[in-house]
Amino acid sequence: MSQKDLFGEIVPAASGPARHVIRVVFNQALMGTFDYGVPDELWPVSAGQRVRAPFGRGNKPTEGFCVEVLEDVQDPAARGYRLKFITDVIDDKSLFTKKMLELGIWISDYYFAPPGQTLAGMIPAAVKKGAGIARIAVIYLLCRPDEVEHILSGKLKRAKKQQAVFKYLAEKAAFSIDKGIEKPELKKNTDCSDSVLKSLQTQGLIGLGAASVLKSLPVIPDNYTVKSAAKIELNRHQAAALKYLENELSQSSFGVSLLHGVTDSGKTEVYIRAIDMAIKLGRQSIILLPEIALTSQTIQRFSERFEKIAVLHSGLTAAQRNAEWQRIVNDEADVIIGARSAVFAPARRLGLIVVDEEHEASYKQDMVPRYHGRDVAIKRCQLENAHCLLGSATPSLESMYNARYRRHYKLLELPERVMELPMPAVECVDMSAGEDAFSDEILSRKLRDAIRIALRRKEQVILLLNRRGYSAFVFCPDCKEAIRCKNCDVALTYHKRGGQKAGSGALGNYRVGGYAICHHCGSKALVPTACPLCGKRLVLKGAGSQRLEEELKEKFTGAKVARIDSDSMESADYYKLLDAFSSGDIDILAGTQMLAKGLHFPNVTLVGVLNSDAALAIPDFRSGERTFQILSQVAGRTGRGEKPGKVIIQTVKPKQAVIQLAIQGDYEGFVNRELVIRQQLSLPPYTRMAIVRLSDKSYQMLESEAQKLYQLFEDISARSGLKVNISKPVPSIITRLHSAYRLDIRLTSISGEYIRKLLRSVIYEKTYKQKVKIIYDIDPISML
DNA sequence: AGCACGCCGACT
DNA sequence: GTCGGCGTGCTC
Repeated sequence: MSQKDLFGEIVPAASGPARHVIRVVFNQALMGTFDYGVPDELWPVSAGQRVRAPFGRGNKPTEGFCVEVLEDVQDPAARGYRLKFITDVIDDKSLFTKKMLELGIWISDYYFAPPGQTLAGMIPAAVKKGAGIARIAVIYLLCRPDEVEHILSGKLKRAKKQQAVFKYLAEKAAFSIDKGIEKPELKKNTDCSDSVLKSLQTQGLIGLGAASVLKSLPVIPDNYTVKSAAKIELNRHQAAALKYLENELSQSSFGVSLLHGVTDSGKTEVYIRAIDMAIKLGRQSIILLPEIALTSQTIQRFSERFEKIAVLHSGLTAAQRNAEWQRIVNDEADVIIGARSAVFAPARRLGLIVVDEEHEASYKQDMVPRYHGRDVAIKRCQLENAHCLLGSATPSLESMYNARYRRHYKLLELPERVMELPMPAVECVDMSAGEDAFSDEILSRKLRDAIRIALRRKEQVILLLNRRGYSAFVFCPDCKEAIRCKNCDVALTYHKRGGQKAGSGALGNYRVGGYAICHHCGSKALVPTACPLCGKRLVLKGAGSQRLEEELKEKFTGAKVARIDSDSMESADYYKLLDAFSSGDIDILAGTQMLAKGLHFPNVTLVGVLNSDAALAIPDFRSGERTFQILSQVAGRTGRGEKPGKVIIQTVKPKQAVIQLAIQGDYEGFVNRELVIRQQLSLPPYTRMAIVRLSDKSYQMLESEAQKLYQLFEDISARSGLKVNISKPVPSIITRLHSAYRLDIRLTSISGEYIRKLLRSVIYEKTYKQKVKIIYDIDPISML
C-alpha cells in the first residue's frame, strides 16, 4: 500500500470487519462502483436506497445509491483496498422498484452513462428532495464592488485564472449569494478548473452556496379545456388492432406493436381501449407523449375516461410532481401520463406502455444519460413482461423496419380517417419559377390568394416556417457570407426589438432596432451595417418568422395575426395564444414547427408551409425523414372539421422525391424508397450507430486527441475482429459550440454489440487517457 | 465530479 | 529556498 498509511488515515465511522457490504454508485461522472461496509446499527440496507458515505481522500460525506447487497462478504485481506463504512441511510425504503433498478443498470450499460447519474436521472428531483426544489452550487464574491480592483492587482496579481474568474463574477455583479453564478455556468464561461475555485475559496474571496432553481416550463392554465367527443364506435381497422392488443395483454408476455394510423384515424381511441383492457386485467399503463403534445386537452381526453390517473410533466410544481409520484408509489394510479421521463414511473403492476408519436426526436434525451424514451420503454416492457404500443402517423424507419422484420414486433394499420373525412388537398408552389422567383416576398401569389379567400369565409389559417435558425440571417451579398457567432460558428439570426424599423437609422455603424442572436448559446450581438470583411452593405436575408408577421400585417390589414415560436413565447402565453386561436380571436397563426403537432382546430382550412425544403439542406441522413414527417403532420392540421382543408407547400425543389411523396401522402412509398437508400448506404435501421464526439477549445489538442482515439479504435477493432466501420474524425455539423471545437468519430456496425464492445474497451479498460471532453451518443437521432 | 498531491515557475 | 497556481490521477 502507499506511503500515506505511515501517517495514519482518519478512520471514518465504525471500522473493523464488516458483516454487511453493499455496492454504491455516486451521482458523479464515475463509471465505477464502490463497496462499503454497513455498521450493524444501520442494517438493513437494500438496493435502491440512498446512503451517505465518506468518499475520496478527504472522506467527504457523499450521497450515493446502494445498487447491490453483496451476499458473500470476502476476506478483508483479499480486497485490494481498505473498506470504509457508510454513515447514513437516507431513504427509509428503496426509491426504485426492482425492475426499475434493473432498467437503470441496463441504461447505464447500454448508453455508457455513469450509473450514479443514470439512477439519479430516473427519480424526479422533487421526489428526492421531498417536494423541494432543485438546488445547485452557486458561487459569489465575498467582497464589495469597490474592492474588486484592489484585489485583482493585489492578492490575485499572479493568478491569471483566478483573475478571470474574479473579473467574471464582478462583471455579473455576483456580490451576494442571491446574485451568485451557478457553478457549471461559471466553469464553462471562464474555462477554469476546480482547483482555481478552491484557491479563491480558501483565500476567502468567493463564497459557495446553494440556490434553488425553478424550471421555466409551460404551465397549463386551468381553463384551457375543449369539449369531449361523443361516444365513439370503432371502425373495423380499430377493432382489428384492438383484438390483437387484447390478446397480447391477456397473455402477459413481452411484445411490441406499431400502430400506424393517419391523422384522425383514431389512434387515441385504440390506446384508451387497450388501457381499459389492461386495467381489467389488473395492470397499469404508462402513456408517453412528446412534451409539447402534453397539453391539458390531451390530458383531459384521458382523464375523461379513467379515474385513477397520475400526470408527470414539467409543468407541475415540485410539490405536485412529488405528490403524483407518491400516488404511483402507493399504487393509487392505474394510468400514468407524461413526457419522456415518465417511462421511469414506479409502477409495480405495469402491463402496457403507450409511446405516442414514437418518431419524435424529442424522445431522445440530449443530456446524460442520453437515452431514447421509446427504446427504454421497449426495454422496460421486456423486463416487466408488458406490451409496448408505439403509435404514429409517420413511424420512424427504425420502428417500421423492426415491425416488418423483427421478432416480438407487430404492425397494426389504421388506414382510414374515422369520420370518413377526406384527406386535405395538398398543392405545391414552385418558388424557383415564375413571378415568385423574382419576388423578395415570403408568400407566393397562390398562397396570398388562398389566405384572402379563407379570411373572406371567416376561416383560419396556419403558416409554418420550418426552422427559425435558417432564416433572417445577416448576409453580405458580395462575400456570400453570413455573420456567425464568434463562439459557436453558427449563423446568427436577426431579431427585431421593440417596434422600430430595421435599418431606419444608424448608431455609429450598427443597425438600430435589433440584435443578432445565436440560437445555440443565446449570446446577442449588435449588427454592423457594413460587412466587416469588404465594407459593403450587409442585408437581412431569408424569411424569419418576424419578417413574415410584418408581411402578413401589411398584406392583410384587418386580419388578426399572431406569431408563435419560442422567441416570442413566455411559457404560459403559449397556451393563452392557442386558446385565443381556438376561440377564433386570431385569424392567422404563424410560427415554427411546434405548430405542426397534434393540435385540433376545426376552423382551420388552410395551412401554408413557407420553406418546406429548409431541413433538407442539413447534412444529416435523417433530414429526408424529418421533412416528410413535418409535411405529413402539417397536412393533418387542416380539414378536421366539416369544412374541407387545403395545404399549400412552397418549395424551391418541387421535384424532390421526399416532397412529392409528402404531397401525395404516400407513407408507404416514402418508407420503401428511403429504406433502399439506407440499405445501400449502410445506415440505420440497417446498421447501428454511435457517435463519439470530442470537444475542446484548442483545435490542435482536439485534432491530435481525436486522431489518437481513432487510431486506438482501429487497433482494437482489428485486433479483436470487431466488424465496426470507424469514420476518421470529422467536424460535427455544428463545428463549434460554446467556443469549443467539435470532432465526431462515427461508428457503424451491423450489430450494436460490436460497437459497445469497442467502446467498452476504451471506456472501462484504461487504454486511452482522456484529455478532451468526450460524449458518447449511442443510437444518435440527430447528427448535430 | 471533486478533491488532494506535487511539479514547477515566480518571487523573496 | 519558499509560495502557490494549476495539471494529474484517484476515489471502495
